[in-house]
Amino acid sequence: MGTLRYAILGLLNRRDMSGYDLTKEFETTLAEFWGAKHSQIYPELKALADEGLIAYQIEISGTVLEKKVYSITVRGRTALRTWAETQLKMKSVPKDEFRLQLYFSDCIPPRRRIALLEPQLEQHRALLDHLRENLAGLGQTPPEDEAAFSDYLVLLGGVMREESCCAWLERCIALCRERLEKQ
Amino acid sequence: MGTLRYAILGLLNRRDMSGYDLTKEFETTLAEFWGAKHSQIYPELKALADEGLIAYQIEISGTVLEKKVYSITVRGRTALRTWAETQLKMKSVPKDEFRLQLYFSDCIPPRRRIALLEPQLEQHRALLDHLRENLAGLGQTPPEDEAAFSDYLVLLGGVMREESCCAWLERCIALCRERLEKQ
DNA sequence: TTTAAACATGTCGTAATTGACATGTTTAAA
DNA sequence: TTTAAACATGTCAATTACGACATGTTTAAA
Repeated sequence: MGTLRYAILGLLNRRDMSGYDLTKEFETTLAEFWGAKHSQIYPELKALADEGLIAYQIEISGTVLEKKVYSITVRGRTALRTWAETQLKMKSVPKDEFRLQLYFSDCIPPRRRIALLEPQLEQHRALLDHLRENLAGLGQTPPEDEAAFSDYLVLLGGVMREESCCAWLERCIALCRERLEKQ
Repeated sequence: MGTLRYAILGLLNRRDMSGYDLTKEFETTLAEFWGAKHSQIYPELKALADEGLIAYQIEISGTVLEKKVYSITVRGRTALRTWAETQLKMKSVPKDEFRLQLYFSDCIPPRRRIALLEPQLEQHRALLDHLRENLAGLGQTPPEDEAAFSDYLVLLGGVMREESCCAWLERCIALCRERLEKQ
């Protein structure tokens, strides 16, 4: 689908940024639902610039270090809006290696299943805490501002997803323990 | 990571299957958390056989149609168990194009945001119904059998995830409507 | 002043995955 | 008997993505 380009266009639609800045955004703000390494971002920026969807100016940091500051063009904005209004099919495969592992965990001793579940729960709890902090940072009511409101909705989704995931893992652990005690 | 091979080994550990059967499994049972097309499965089967982790026998359907029925070998079982006991890092990026779209939905009119949310909710509700049926099919209490118990845990996770997702989408729609009315 | 972390931009080989191409058989219904 | 759906196995080109390689500057702390 070429989703990466729209992620970049979306970010540049909010503010001008360098490839380095974009990389940071993918590592922090977007990390929750999209990811890209700089090795993927730089070539995509080049392609986008070649197609005229973005443009850049060179800025000098210090005395010599060149920094390319990208901005979205009018054509870029049109492309972004077109994508943003497209009905997306729910991706049927949100690949989840842990669920796959749990699915086949019948081939390991029951105790080890618990040993797999517990660190997963810890990881998801840590993520949940982090997302809750971010959400709290946005205020207690949905923001008025359009961009902040979008952020709020997505963050809310992250919190709810992780709450549900933690609840599931806790339930799994409880069920596994009951089962162990019964036998 | 080469996860596909373990998905195949896991399936063959339950029963002998042809490439075609495996493809069907990926489309049905595993569809919830993993996916693979036949164009990926057939080459992987060849590699797995070359490495001695699986073996196959040729069966004839009808008069001429050759069918390769694969079975897991002792070495395959060892490889599967090793993977099945490995602590997995939570994949930090469960890529979700819809959340990305919603995140950047500040560039479209508020009404269209609702128009994006509603079909998503429909799709997730349909999936939830489907998963609930599957879960009901497994009985009302966690199964005794090891394999069925694993299936149960994963299915439970699918139902909880989709419940949470639907609740989120409903909340988003409600918040968007409130916002529209206020302005 | 040195030195480590952050800033900054790129390329390259490889692996994973998809969709299209390619071909043919068997089964069950019309 | 025809015909459509399901059975059955493969290849190939293109895309997406990652980790490693490669290089150098700037900033702030020790």
